[in-house]
Amino acid sequence: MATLGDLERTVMDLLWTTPEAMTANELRDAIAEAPSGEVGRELAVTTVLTVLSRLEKKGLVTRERDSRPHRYMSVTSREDHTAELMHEVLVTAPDREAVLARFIGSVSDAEAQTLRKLLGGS
Amino acid sequence: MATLGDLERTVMDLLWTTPEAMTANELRDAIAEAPSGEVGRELAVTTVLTVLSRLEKKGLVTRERDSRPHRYMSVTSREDHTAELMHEVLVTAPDREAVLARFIGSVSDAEAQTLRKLLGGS
DNA sequence: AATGTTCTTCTACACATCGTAGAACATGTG
DNA sequence: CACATGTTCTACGATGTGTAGAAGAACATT
Repeated sequence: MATLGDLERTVMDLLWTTPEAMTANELRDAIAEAPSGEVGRELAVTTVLTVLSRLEKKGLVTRERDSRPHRYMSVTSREDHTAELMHEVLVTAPDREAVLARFIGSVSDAEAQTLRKLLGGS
Repeated sequence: MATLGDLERTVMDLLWTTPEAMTANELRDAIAEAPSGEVGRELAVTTVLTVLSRLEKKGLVTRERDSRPHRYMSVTSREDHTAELMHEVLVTAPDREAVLARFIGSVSDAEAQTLRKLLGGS
């Protein structure tokens, strides 16, 4: 199960919210001005590169290797990734119906409404 | 996020599938004859106790401290725990609606059916 | 081609978690 | 009290993560 550390998470968040692929330097700068992590963290570029390599090994990130400063991008959208994780969690339990029942109970009314709409037809 | 190791998982599985609270020795024996873990693992009782302590610290397990061989039991059902995990994952994404859309795309027809039933009314 | 600049990979270390268990301590029984 | 049985403390190796310097590769400029 691909569980992310804090910094890995931060990097993924940036890659997910930024439309274009980013270089390690751009990422370092973005982390420095991070509105998310309260404290502006001044990381070395190599740190960011190490994290990116690890994320690449986990299959969450790819890079354009030809363009000189390599440009990194996420392989899947945050939504796809999150949904996939949810599914991975779901299938760890033998009685999925029961799990879903509890799960439904935990979502907000708005979300329940969304689900109804999505499941609508058939 | 409470992510479990392999042995921790095995122990939780046993606690979840056994109706009564169990002692460390009972757990050790159950693990030895584990039909799940293919290989019969002969663990020391202290190993099991350590794992139980850690699970207790994580809030997944309690024990009756008065009865002499302490009896351990899970705090929540596997279904509750799994549903809670799913919810924790869900809320990591800003656009939950989009996540849910992907998610229901990934569940089986039977599960979708269940969800419809559960959401039915209102 | 030689040199400097920029980027990437290798190597490394500290810290946390987990599997594993012995040593030491506690408790109840004969 | 001595013994058996159970629990806590301490510990060590393996792996994952945050962190970054050192070394190597590639490009631009003279």
